[in-house]
Amino acid sequence: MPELPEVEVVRRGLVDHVAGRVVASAEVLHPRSTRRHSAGPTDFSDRLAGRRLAVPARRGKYLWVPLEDGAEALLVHLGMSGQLLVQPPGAPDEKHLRVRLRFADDGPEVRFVDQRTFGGLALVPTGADGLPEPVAHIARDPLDPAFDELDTVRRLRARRTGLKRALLDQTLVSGIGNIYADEALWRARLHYARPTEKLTRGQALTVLGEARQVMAEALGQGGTSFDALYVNVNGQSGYFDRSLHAYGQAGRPCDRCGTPIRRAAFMNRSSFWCPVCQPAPRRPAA
DNA sequence: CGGAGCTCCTGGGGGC
DNA sequence: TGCCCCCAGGAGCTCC
Repeated sequence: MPELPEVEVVRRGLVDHVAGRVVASAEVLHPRSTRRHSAGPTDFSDRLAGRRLAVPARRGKYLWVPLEDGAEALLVHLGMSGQLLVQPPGAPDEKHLRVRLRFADDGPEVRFVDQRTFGGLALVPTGADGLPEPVAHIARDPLDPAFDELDTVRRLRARRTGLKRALLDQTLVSGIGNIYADEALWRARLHYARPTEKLTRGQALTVLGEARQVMAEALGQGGTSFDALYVNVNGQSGYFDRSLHAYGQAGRPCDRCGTPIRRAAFMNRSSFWCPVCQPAPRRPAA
């Protein structure tokens, strides 16, 4: 599940393979993968052909490649299972290859591979701030130098909902998904259903700081694992697995107190927490 | 309008 | 061995 660290690994890996190159053709093999491109897959391909790409950027889990001429960007969201691969022309098609970009220099292709098709590509206008329009409502992420910690604390405490639900809301703070939410909550010793309006400023600051810290650590480890021709987006396990204290650890002893980690259904997914270190609130929020 | 629930999708894995 | 069902979850959408 690609969250901020995995998307940033992809962005960094992509820089040398896209910046300055001219797209020869964009082949859409599955229409669902361009469903966010409202004018349709043909329009997507037509308008991308011949355009020169610039340096990829990111906010939260959104990644985009600005086009060098005009205020547009190739927007990418990896969803659950999306990958961007750099492959030599002629390499066999991947089973779940959805979009292929060929380049005018006849060099390596960039391929969008996505088993579950929750992710996708679109060619979209960018605003005066350089943000693609569909990203305008996404909050800054904790690794953004301009991330406003105190303002996020204020807005978090103004919510009337459960803490984890708020952490997963990309309009409040972006980049955090199910895995890093559970890890940040474990580190902060806070239960996922803590009502946001009852958090102290210190608790809010702590959980946001832990989210930033755990994602920075994961990024540090992820950055070592891809090679030049393979931009790895295999978010669902891999290198950071060994460092997880809560996510996916149901039944295993808590690394702090030894109490078995518990799992509960939450928001159509799972939450993992230590029932001793992260006691449930008397009045849980949703 | 904020908050909560629904829905899209495919393959791996467990149970029988 | 095969079939059925559950599970993984990001985020736009709809409804209250």
